[in-house]
Amino acid sequence: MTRRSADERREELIEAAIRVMIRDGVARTTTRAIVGEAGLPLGAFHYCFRSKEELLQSVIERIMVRALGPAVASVAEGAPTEEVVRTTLHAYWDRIRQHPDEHLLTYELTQYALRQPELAELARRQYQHYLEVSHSSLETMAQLAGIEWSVPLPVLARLALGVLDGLTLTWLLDRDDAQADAALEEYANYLLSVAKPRQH
Amino acid sequence: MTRRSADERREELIEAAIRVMIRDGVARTTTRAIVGEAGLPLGAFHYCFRSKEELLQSVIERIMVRALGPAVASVAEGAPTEEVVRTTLHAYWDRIRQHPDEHLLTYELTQYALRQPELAELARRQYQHYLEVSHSSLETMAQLAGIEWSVPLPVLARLALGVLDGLTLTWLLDRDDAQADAALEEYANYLLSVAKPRQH
DNA sequence: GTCTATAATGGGATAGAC
DNA sequence: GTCTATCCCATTATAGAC
Repeated sequence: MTRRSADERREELIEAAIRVMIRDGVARTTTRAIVGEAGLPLGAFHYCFRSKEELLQSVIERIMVRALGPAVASVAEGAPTEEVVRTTLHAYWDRIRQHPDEHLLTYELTQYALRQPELAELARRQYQHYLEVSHSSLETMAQLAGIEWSVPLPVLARLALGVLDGLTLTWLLDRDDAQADAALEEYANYLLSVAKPRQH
Repeated sequence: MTRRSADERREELIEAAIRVMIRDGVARTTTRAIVGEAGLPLGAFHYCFRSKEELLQSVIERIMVRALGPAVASVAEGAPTEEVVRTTLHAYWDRIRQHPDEHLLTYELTQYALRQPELAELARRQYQHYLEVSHSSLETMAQLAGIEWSVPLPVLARLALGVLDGLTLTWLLDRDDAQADAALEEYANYLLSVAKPRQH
């Protein structure tokens, strides 16, 4: 029996849509392509989703959450600041390197969402969320290394998000591993330069 | 006489297409919308351009070149490093703030170009060009301030492009001027920290 | 060269049999 | 609930009158 519940079908269609988007781009992700990828008849689409837009909303929510996940690496408390910073940055970068197409899709979906009045707010909230993750990631680093940042956290968090986002975008275009590593290393040096011993 | 040459019509259609893309997004920029914006009949399109794709190529080339322009501000040679750095960064940032929608379109078009096999290479070359501009901008700053950078220029250039690109993208989403300025200011501090007196 | 009318395609959505 | 067949629309592109 290959009978699936409506919820399972929704799930299948969301994942199929993501695969098609990664492979062919958002513009070419038609309802026909999605159901084809999922091995379902075209009619199945519209008793799982009211419209294509409703599916896209689900896709955007899922892919944007997935783009972050556990961003902080496991480092022992009390480790040297240098190790904490480098390990955290490399953990982020490994995720990018392992799923480049998925991250490219993240940018594409952000652009797409901004153009849909009903989805624009979702895109903005997502970047707000990214800022919060950046913020808490820096806090975790400070705690693990037993330091504090000499730059206000909101400013440092925004700069961090910008650096990582920008380096990611450039790397997605030229895939220059050596240069990306070198730039990330230099950013690590900067972070170390604004780490100060904690005040008691 | 409102007679125009074919070249002038091409020009009008390119500019009309850019206006529509800024207003409605790339996906909604149909040939009908473009000729409508230009005040031309639909038929005019296809004796100015072989296809929609050909127009898009022209649009991408133009908008990407326009996104840069004179990136370096006019600063007197021998000015203090701090002034050179801050003036240059503010010149860049003013451009963003004055034409936010155009810059958002730049990101959208980069994504679009990457999905078109014939345009993907154009997108990559453009980021290569951005890296070169970043490189030469840093060189100009060093010369004006009479310093040299203690970080290898290719690394510094990639980091600079990343920072500016990333901060731009975040600001385009949340339009938080104060936070963007603060982050840019902190990046200026970083640049000053890697500026060293020139060796003779 | 210029424009109108129309072709040809592919899309989202739905009707209705099972 | 499930799927087939179909509708209806918007799109790019072209044919052909002027």
